[in-house]
Amino acid sequence: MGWDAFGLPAENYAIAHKVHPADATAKNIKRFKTQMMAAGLSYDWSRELSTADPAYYQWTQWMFVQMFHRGLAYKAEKPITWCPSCKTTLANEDLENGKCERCHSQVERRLMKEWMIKITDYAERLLDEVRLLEWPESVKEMQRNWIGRSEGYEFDFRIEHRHELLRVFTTRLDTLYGVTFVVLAPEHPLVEAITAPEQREKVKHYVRVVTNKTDLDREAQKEKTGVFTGAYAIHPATKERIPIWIAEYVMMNYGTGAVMGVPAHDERDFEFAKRFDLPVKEVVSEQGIPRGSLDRAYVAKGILVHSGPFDRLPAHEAAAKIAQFIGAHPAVKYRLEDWEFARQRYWGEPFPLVFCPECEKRVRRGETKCRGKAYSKGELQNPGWIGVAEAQLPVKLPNVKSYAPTGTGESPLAAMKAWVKTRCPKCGGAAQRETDTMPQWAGSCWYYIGFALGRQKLKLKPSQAKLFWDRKALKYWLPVNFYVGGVEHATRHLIYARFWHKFLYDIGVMPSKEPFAKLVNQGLILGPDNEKMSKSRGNVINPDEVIKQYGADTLRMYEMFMGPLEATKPWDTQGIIGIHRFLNRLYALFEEATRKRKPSGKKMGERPTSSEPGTKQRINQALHRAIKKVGDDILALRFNTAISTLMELQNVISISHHKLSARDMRSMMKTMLILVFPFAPHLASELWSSVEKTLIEKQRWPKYSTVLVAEQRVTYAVQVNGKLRDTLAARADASEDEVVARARAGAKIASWLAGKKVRHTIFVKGKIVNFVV
RNA sequence: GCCUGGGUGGCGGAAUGGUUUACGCGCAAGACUCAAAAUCUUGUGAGAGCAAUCUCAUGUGGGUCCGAAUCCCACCCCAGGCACCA
Repeated sequence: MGWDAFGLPAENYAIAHKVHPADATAKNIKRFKTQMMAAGLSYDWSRELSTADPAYYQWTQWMFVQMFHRGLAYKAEKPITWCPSCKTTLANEDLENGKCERCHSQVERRLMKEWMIKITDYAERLLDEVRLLEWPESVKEMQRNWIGRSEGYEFDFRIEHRHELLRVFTTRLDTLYGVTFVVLAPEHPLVEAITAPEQREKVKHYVRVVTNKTDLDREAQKEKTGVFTGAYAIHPATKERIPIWIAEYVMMNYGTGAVMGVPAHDERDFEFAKRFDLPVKEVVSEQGIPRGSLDRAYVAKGILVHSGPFDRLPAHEAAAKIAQFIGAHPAVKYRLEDWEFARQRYWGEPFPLVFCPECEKRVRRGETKCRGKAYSKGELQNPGWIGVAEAQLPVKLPNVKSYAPTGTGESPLAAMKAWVKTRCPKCGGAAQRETDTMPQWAGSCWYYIGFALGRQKLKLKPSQAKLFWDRKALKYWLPVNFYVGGVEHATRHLIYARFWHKFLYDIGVMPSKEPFAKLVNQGLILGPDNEKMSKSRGNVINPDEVIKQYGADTLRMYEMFMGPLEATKPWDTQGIIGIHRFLNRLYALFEEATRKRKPSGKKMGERPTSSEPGTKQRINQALHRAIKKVGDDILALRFNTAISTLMELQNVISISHHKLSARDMRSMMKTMLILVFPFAPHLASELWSSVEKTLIEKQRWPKYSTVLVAEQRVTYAVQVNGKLRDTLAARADASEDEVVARARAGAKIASWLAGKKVRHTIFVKGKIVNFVV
C-alpha cells in the first residue's frame, strides 16, 4: 500500500479542518490503515510507502532533476489555467468540463511563467505503444483521443507588405484553392504587428474581450465571432490577396494558432464566412462536377475542381502534389499539451532547483561551463536555473505555520526567507530556491517502482542512485502484471505515469517500456439512491458501520457478489443480508459437520456410519464442479459468479448432508472452507483452526476430478420447430439414434408430431433435439 | 456532433448460437413462537385456464439460422469520454 499523500486533496482537507497537512495526512493514513486491516485486505505492509516521506520524495526530486538536465523541463510564459479557489495553476489534465477537478470552481487563464514538462516529446510513443497494453479498450481509446494525433501539412503564407511569414497547419491541403480568408487565434504573436492602423482599435477591443473570457465561456460561444485585421496574406498558389482575420474559434494552443479558411469544405469556416459575408469557393466535389452553390460545407473527400492544374485529381493525390508545388511539408500535430507542473501551494515536493543570477549572466553570455562544471542542457535552456546536486537531495519541505495558499501567484514557501536563500550548486554564489511545489501526480508517477525496490532502497541517498536502481528487482516485479484502478485515471495518472516510466527507460534505469501491462477498471459503488456517494447527498455507506453490523467478511463478500467487477452499481442495503445468511449457514453447517453442536431446528438423528452412496456421489460432484468453477472464476475476476457457485454448493449440501458419514461431511466441508477463504478469510480460518492445527492460507487450492466434473446425465431440450415442447433425461454418452428415438416416443412430442412430416432432425450432443416439420 | 460501453423479472444480476431469468434480495403462504424478530419449508416473469397445458416476453423494427439476449442492418434510450483540434 502506498499513500499518495502530497497535493491538493490532502492540503484542501487540512485547510478546511484547520490542521497542518502533515498532521492531517498522518491521521488519515492511520485511519485508512485501520479500516483496511479490519476488512482483512492483505497488503504487504513491509513495502508500505508515502509520497510525502522525504525518503520517498528525494527520489521524486532526483527523477525530476534528471528530466531538467536533459531539457525536458522548462519555464516559459504561457496562458496557464488558474484555479481562483485553490489559488494555483493547474494542468489540462486537472480540469473536468472546464472546471477544477478538485473544487469544481470555474478556472481562468492567466499569463504566467511556470515549470512545464515536455510530455509532448513523448506524444508519439505514448500513442503508439498503447498497442502493447492489455487495457480496457475504452481507456486505450481515451488515451488516443487525449493525445489526439493528426497528420497534415504545414506551410507559410506571405503577408502583404511585411517580411514575417504566417505558418498554418492543415489536414486538407487538397482544399487549398478554396481558401478565401486566413484566421489567427486572438493570442497569436503576429496579431499586433500585422494589424492595420484603421483596424487597431477594433482588434484591441476584440482581443481584450476574448482573452478575458473563461474557457467555459469560450466553449459556450455558439455564434462565430471575429474581426478583420486589415492585413492580407498572399495565396501561395494563386497569388490572390486573402484577408487575415482573428477569431476565437481558432485556438492558440493547437497547431500553429493560425488556419487557412476554406468555407466550402469546413463547417466552422463555412459558418464564419456566412457570418462575415466572405466568399465561399467550391474546390472539391463528389464526382468532380461542381454543385455551383453550397448550403453547407461539403467536408467529405472527393475530386478537385476549380483548382488550376490540380483539377480532377482525387484528394489524397492532390494534397501531395499541391504540397510539392507550394513547398508545404508534412507535419503531425497533437492535441496533448505540455504538462503544467508547478503548484503555488505548500503541500508538495519542493523543486530541486535554484535560481542563480550570476550563472544566468554566464549562460546568457554563452558560457557553457562554470568552475570546470559544464552546464546541463536544461541549465542552458533555462538561464540561471541550476539543478540541485544529488548529494544535496532531498530538498526538504520546511515546516511552516502559515501554509494557506496566498493567491499572489507565489507559494507560501516564498515567505520563508531563510529557506529560500541558498548557495548555487554550480558557482557557490548566492541563489534562491524555487518556491513552487510539484503537483500531486509527481509522487504517484512511480510508486509502483517504490514497491518493487522496497523500503531499504528508498532509504539510500540519491548520490547512491546506482545502488537504488536494482535491475534484478525491477525485472522481477515490473511491468506491473495487473493493475486495478478507477477509470478516472485514464487521462491523468495513467498518462503521466506512462510518460514518467518511459523517461526512466530512456535514461537506462528502467528495463521495461510500459509500467502497467494489464489494467482493469473496477466499477464505482454508488449510494443506495444510485448516485455517487457524497457527504452532501448523505448517501455515504460507511464501511465501519457495515463491519459493525455484519462483520468484515460479509462486507467483502457482498462487494464482490453485487455484480461484475467492472460494473458501476448501487449499494443495496437490503441485499447484503443474503451474504450474511450464507455465512451464518456455513457456520452452522460446519458446526454440524464437526458435531460441536446439535443441529438446530428439526430433530436429526445420528449421522450414519457410512454415507449413502447416491448422496455422497451427488454432493461430491457438486463440490468438484465448485472447485473448478470457483477457481476459474477467480482467475477471470468473476467474483460474483464464484460466490453464486459457493451458494449453490451450500444449497446442495444442506439438503441432504445428514445422509453423509461424519468423516465424509467433515472432509467435504474442509474443502469448501478453502474455496470460501479468499472471500471470507476471517470465518474460514476461524472454522479451519477449530479442527486443524495448520493455517488455512497455507493449504493448496484443491484439485478437482475431471471424472466428477464431467456430466454423466444430461437433460436434452426437445424442440419442435425450434420451440421447446419437452425435456428428456439421458446418459451423457447416449447415442444420437437412441436419444432421438426416445425423444420422438415421448407422449408430448408424439402429439406435436402427429399428422406431420418430420423434414429434418437437429441433434446437438448433450443439449438439444429439434424436429423440423 | 464524434468515440467507447450498455439496455434481460419488482431490484442486483446469470446465460456470448441450444430449456431465458442461475445465485441473491424483495414479496406471498406455511412451520416454530403467547407474539414479534431470527431461523426453516414452499412458491414467485406476464397473460389465459379448475387443471394438464397454451400464448407472449431479453429497448424498438427488420434480417440470417432448424434455433438469436447472443450474429447482421436501421433506429431509440441510458452512462462515460472528447469536443470550434484546423
